[in-house]
Amino acid sequence: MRETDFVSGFARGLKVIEAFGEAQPRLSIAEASKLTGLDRATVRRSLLTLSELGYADYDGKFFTLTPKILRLGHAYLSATPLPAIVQPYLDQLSERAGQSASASVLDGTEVVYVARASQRRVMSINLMPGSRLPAYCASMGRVLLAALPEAQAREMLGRTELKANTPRTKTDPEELIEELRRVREQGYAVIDQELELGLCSIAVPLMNARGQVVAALNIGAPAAHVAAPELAERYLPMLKETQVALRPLVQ
Amino acid sequence: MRETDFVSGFARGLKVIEAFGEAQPRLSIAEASKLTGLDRATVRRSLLTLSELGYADYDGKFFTLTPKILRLGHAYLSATPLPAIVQPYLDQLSERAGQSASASVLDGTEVVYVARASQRRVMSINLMPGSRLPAYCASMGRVLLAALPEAQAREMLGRTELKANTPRTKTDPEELIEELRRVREQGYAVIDQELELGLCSIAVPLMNARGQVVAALNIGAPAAHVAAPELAERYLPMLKETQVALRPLVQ
DNA sequence: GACATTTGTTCATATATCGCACAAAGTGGA
DNA sequence: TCCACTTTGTGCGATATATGAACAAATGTC
Repeated sequence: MRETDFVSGFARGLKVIEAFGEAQPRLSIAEASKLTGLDRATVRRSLLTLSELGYADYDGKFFTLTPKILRLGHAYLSATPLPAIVQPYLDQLSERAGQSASASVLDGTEVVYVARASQRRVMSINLMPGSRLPAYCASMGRVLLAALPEAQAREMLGRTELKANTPRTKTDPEELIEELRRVREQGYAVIDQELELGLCSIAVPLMNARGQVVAALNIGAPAAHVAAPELAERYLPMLKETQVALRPLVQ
Repeated sequence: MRETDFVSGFARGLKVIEAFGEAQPRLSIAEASKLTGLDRATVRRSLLTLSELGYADYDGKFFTLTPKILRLGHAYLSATPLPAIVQPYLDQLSERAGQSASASVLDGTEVVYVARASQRRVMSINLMPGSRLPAYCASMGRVLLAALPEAQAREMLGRTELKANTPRTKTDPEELIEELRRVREQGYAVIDQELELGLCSIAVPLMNARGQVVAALNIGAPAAHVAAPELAERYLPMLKETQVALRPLVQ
């Protein structure tokens, strides 16, 4: 791509949108400038543009995003066939298992939920399409990382802050690489309370007809209800069935 | 705002993202140009920028959005306190009612779901945060339109394509305005299979301490399970309770 | 296979944006 | 109240981008 085929004003604006987040629901011009590393004048123009277009509100001091911004993500969710294709299968899985079932894809070092059928909320965090979890300690993340060439998986882990969310979280890169090998071999990943105490899950890769891994499917359950070692026994057969059924339907 | 405080390259890029959608999951440069009304050269630059930043994939002919684009909507969902505040109340509502409960806000002529606790899927469409429905034929839409000054509500209806999704859909603007008056007076809205046959719902406005309507709450149920006239009797008390409990917590 | 049409790319140039420097307006503490 | 500090607004030259036309490539049609 040539230098002149890049619209830096657009790129800067997207960076400004991403500056908003849990810790930053309202941003002043100076704050947004600090977070993005962009010039104040530039950030100001981007924010005023967002405000003018109705993507943000401005009270003269702080900017906040409006729900109109959801149109951007909605463009993806409704444009991508994957969520619509897997949804009925997730509903069925969730129904049969009596637990939540989800599908996700990898975006950098994070897992992004693209579809979900929830039975009841068992996690303190509320997952929905667009939600993100660190890949290294999520069952779908393990499956998706295992599908990458090892060098690339290693590079992803290198870019991740491997923090121990619970006493059971695996944070040693070598141990994780070893775990990814095991996941690749056995074709599924089990997480035992590595993300949150009391929560276990099992995931399988979702492959297309050419054998490429395009997403991951999982079932999550409260540890009190199903102990981690039982997960495979109870849910792996139905996950495998779904995996096979979806194989000719994706991509 | 001055002319030069508007970054048109950014605005054009956002328009390009929104061009993607259910009917347009993959766009060529020419198609995107037609949909947006922008020059082919401009659209090409925007798309190449998205691709360069990882928000889109390019196979040399078609562009598709990547899940990275969900970061933009996620910036809103995690930045806005409303979804996090109402979620536990929706969970509780859903549990008590044995039905799905949702919260939404108005964006133009559409209702945008910002949080949801689903019991089981009763609609053919799958609703999730970011999902949109036309306001005129949804219970939360009625409640939110009723909260606007009548002139503004009339203007919204004027901008909406009032189509009859089912034989029961109200499509006459005057009849709708009349219905909005009734909703305003009684403090809730009931929809009887106007959006989809077999689906009923009841909604109440969610107000902040100053009495401003900031969102709507609803409970949806299969018509086979709960007839529309019973909705108010069965669910209005718990919706009102939730409305009162949330009032001091929002905004 | 030749023609017409659509699509993608390049280019020159008119136009708009960027980032800097400075001015103005708030903020908070002594 | 004043001063120091932070934040926001603005004018301007340098730089980057949009435009529309021209060309090239691909596609569809007869």
